Amino acid sequence: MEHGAVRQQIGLGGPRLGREFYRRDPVTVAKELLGQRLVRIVDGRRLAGLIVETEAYLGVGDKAAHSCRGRRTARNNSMWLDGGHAYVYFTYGMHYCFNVVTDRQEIPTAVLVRALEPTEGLEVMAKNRGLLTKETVEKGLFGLGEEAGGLEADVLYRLCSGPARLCQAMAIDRRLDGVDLVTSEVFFIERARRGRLREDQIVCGPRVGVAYAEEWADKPLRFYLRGNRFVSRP
DNA sequence: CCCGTGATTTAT
DNA sequence: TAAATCACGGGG
Repeated sequence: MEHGAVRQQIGLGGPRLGREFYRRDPVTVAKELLGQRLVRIVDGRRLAGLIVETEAYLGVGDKAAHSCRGRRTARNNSMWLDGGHAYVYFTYGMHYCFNVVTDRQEIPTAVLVRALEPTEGLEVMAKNRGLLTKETVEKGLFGLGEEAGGLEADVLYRLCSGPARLCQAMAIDRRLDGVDLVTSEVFFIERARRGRLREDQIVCGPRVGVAYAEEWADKPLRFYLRGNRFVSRP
C-alpha cells in the first residue's frame, strides 16, 4: 500500500520523515529528531509520542558505539543499513533500546531515542509498562476520553522517560530490528515540527551510561529539549 | 546504594 | 568453552 493511503487509513498523523532526513550525520539527525513524532501501530491503534531526548553514536572509533570496532555481528548488523532503518538491541537480560540508523549504507552511525513525551495511546502504554494497577483502574484514571486527562503525574512521567521504558511502552522489540521507518506500516516518524529549533531550546551534554568509553565518555552527544518534563533525567 | 537477567562479546 | 560485560530500570 502507498504511504499516503496508509496514513489516511490510520487517520491522524502528519507527513512522514523521508530518506534524506536520515541520510545525514548522527549529530544533525539527533538534534532534528527532537520534537518529531514517533509512531507505533499495534492492533490497528496508534501509540505515539514526541521525541524529547536523543544521543548520537558516531560509529567506527566511537568507543561507546556498538559499531566501534567496525565489526558487523548478528546484534549490530542493522547499524550498517541505509539511514532511516531501526536498530533495536537487547541488553541487561531484559531491556530493549531503539536507535534510528543515520547516514548512508555501510556507515554504521545511529541515534538512540532516550525519551518521548507521550501523546497518543497512553492507556495502552501504561498497560504495556505494567503501571495499570488494580487501584489505578478502580480510581477510574483511564478511559476518560481525554488522553492524559486523568493520568496521575507519577505514572505519566514514567511511561516513556528512558530508552528501555519507551520500548516497553510502545511494544518495540527485536522483531522491529532492521525495519525501514520510511516505508513501514507499523513503525515510523512523522514531522510534527517544521524548521529548526533555536539553539537555546536544545540542551547538550554527555551521553548516559557510557562511563566505560574512556575519552568518548564525556563528549557532548546527548540532546534534549530544555525544560521538558519527560526527559529521562534532568 | 544494589541487584536482576541473559544475550553478546571477548578472553583463554 | 568460560568469563566478563552491558547505550537500564526498579527498589531500598
